[in-house]
Amino acid sequence: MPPVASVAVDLVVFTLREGVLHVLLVSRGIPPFEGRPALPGGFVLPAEGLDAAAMRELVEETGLTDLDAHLEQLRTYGDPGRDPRARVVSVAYLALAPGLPQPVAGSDVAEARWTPVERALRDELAFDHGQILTDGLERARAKLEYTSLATAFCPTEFTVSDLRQVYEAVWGRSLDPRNFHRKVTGTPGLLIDTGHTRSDGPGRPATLYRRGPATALNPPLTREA
Amino acid sequence: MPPVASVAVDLVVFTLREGVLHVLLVSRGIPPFEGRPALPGGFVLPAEGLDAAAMRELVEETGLTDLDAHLEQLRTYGDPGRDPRARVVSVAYLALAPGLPQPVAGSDVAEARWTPVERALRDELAFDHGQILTDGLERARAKLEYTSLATAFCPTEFTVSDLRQVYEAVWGRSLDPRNFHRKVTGTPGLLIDTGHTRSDGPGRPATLYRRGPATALNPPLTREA
DNA sequence: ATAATAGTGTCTTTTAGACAATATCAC
DNA sequence: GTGATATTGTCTAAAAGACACTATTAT
Repeated sequence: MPPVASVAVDLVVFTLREGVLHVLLVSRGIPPFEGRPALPGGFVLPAEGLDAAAMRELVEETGLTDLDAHLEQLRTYGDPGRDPRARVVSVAYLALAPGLPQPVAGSDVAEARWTPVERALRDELAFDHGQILTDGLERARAKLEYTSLATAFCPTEFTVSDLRQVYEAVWGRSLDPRNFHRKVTGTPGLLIDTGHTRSDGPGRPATLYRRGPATALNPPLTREA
Repeated sequence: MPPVASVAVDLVVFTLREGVLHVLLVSRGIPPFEGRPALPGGFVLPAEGLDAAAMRELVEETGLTDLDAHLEQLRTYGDPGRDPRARVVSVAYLALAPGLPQPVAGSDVAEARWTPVERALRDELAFDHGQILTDGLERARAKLEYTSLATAFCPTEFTVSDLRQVYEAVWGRSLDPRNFHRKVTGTPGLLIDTGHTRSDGPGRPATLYRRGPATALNPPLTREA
């Protein structure tokens, strides 16, 4: 008989709030790690696929649907002893969502809250969730370089400036607005001009774009230079 | 009580044999999918970590140790019904190894064999192993672009030409030997000159290199252009 | 000598990055 | 107008890709 384990999904959900990268954390109500912040997650149901379980947890915790958010598998964590109660193998997912007005609107998990990533990294998270968060952040940072993933942080219509602020928040550095504009508008299929503009305070109104079909950035944007 | 599942590891082991990319396959001796080719793998033991289980399977199937081969987690597959017998969640690993003279030297799994990837992709593999192989191949192809991963296919000492043939086999296209040489020898920390040379047939002897500490290729090599 | 492979140098094109200049708004 | 943001254009440096040329071997 093959050995068995419980299988869980844990979610690293990132969003931007006022230009700062936030991650969704819950507070554990029961031991172990009672009262400590943790990533949202839960067990996979017997007849449920992994992606479906992650999507279900995302909806339960944030109210977002798969139409709004990007969701991808991150990595699986299964060290014996990562959960002191039993052998639990956790499949971690990375989710990116546009800024949400309420922390968690009308959910039964009332203690879910958006936390600045900077602070979450310093906190002692439950289980190995600190490692999972670190891995998720690195994945997000890396994929901004060569994919259109940054648009997942934006609502349906957004400006080039919005998109640039995503990069600046996730990478923690500033980018030249002029070169960035030239780069993203020059990538075929990345942005679709809606014809509308948006005016925020002073300054020339910005063109509003929608996500285009392109998923790859080639050549990539680079973070270190 | 949380639901339970069996947890397995499956391995996508790539190597180069006479300039052709091969993957390690075994033949299933029992139903389901009896007689069909499958990726090597097995169940994770109760007190064993996922990486440790993958390493153990790699040693059992190939005789390679972690000193010889590169091993990294690929992705986890857990659709209900992927194994008709029971709920099995499989954590797939990608392994890259230098060319091995014997298919599997002195293993108890005598039916393991190297198969050209081109053919393995056409064969009907057991379970969802066709998808796992496709994902592993794409991961390997992608990581050659921006990491030093190609050196994992090479023995301790190798020439620039050896390294270029890795790229050509994995990407399925030819690269300009002169530009490739300039690129890899110009990347600091990628290659360490051993001082020796190697002469294969006619032509100027090639300098032998060892892997250097650099793991990133920046800027990357590109496959499509 | 000839063929073959290794390695260097040169040229053109593309792109990044710095930054000047222009456009269009709020005030 | 003044200040702010958006967008376009210009210049320079770095790198890719094409490819001539030199170096060193087997035969």
